[in-house]
Amino acid sequence: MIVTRFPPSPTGHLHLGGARTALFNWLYARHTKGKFILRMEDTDTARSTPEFVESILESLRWLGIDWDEGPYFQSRRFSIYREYMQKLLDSGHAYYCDCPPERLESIRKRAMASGGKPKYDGKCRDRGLKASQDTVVRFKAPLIGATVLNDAVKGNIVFDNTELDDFIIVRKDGTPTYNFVVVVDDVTMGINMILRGDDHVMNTPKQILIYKALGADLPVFAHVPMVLGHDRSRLSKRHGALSVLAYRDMGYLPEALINYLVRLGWSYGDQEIFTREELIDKFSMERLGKSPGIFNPEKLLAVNAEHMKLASDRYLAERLLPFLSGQGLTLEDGPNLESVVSTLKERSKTLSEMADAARFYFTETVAYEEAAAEKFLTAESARILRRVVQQLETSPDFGEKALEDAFRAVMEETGLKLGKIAQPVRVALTGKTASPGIFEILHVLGKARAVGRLKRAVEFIEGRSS
RNA sequence: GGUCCCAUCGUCUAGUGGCCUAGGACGCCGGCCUCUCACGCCGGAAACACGGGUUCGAGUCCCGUUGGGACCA
Repeated sequence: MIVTRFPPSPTGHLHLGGARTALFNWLYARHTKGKFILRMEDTDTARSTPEFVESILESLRWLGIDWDEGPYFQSRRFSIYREYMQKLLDSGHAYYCDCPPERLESIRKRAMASGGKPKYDGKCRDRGLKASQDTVVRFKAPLIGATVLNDAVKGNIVFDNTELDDFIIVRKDGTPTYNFVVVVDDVTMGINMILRGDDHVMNTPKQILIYKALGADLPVFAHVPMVLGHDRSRLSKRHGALSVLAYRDMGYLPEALINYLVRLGWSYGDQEIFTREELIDKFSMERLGKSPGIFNPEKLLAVNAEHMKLASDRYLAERLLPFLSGQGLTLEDGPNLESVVSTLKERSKTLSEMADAARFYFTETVAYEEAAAEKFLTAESARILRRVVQQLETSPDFGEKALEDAFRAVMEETGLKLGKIAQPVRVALTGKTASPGIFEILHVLGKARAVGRLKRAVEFIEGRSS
């Protein structure tokens, strides 16, 4: 069984790059009916906070990424790391070293001066030192040969072992270092598929060496290219790529964000829009790309608009609620929300845009935009509006068909085209010149509200001209 | 600076030696539809980084250059 993992460090919110990595791992686990494990890499106690842990969990939940195990916390696993450190020590794959910082510094300086790499010279390699206040634990790395990483997306990558040195796995204060901890976690958690950003490629040979020293099976490694900002540097806040939660708050749909993120670095022929189920069904390692992608907010917006159109009225209505109350609107006396949504989903790219466009439905005395009133709420249109009111009041029902009949009657009577009649009605109903179709609005509003608003517009015109 | 990775329209990408006169999507431009705004539809501009090979034939394979990115320092 495939076991994947996502190991964020709770030193910040979950950002888009991290979300994409989580997504790939989750998708692969779900696709193969495997397992997806969540692990908090919180060993940086200075910067890790419970708030960020919660924020990351919330982001994942919102995205619909569920995990089968965890979250595990590295900070609670120190005894395991000690145990594995001892294993390495016992098997001769690691040793204590008491070289003082000054010595290390002079080695580094000398190496830099001669144009070489700053590497530990292995002085304590065979001294058989015991643990003490001043000792670190170093990994005994091979001096010759090469370590090869058979990467599932990048192919074979060969690292010359002479590039490596006897790196520290446990610091003087007893805290284990990153590469060591990761391997111990992945081994003990049974992870056999490591899919992560390619900023980790350079760590991998060290990790492979530790796997081998531990006698553990190597997992499959897959390094996906990073997500870049518009200036082609690694994506960060200054690119306008905020946290996942920020996109939620801007009114994006989780399925849209997922769709966009997955397509950034993965493709399936010419298909652009995928449902969550399709993604699980179609996701595969072979179709991951190997060149970095640039985050494009405009395309995200377009993908979101597509998913808005795809979503059911009911679902959208539910998601829209917080945005409506954010606008301070009360829905109790207003028209049916799902009907409202159905008139708006084709013309809204985000939920917050939709909430904005929905305002007039829930505002009984709409404010007329100045230019709109100027142009369309004229003495002439007052006559038209009165005729429309008469027709509507006698209209047997308020279905869109009946409404069209009512308007046709007014058109025939006045000899005016629909455009002439529709615009004043639109302004009377919404206060604006741009809105859903008037038959739709009339229908959703219902007879009482609609007629009330039309009459009010007539009064408005009369009040102004007198 | 060292090591590693990457390279098709502005962006995401299809392309796995002949199907490529390089396809799709976003964005942009023009048009159609139309009660407004959108949606939708039709059309357009827009790319194989460069140079060498290999091959009957290269976007596709190899080498180099250039450019970009990552990691370490």
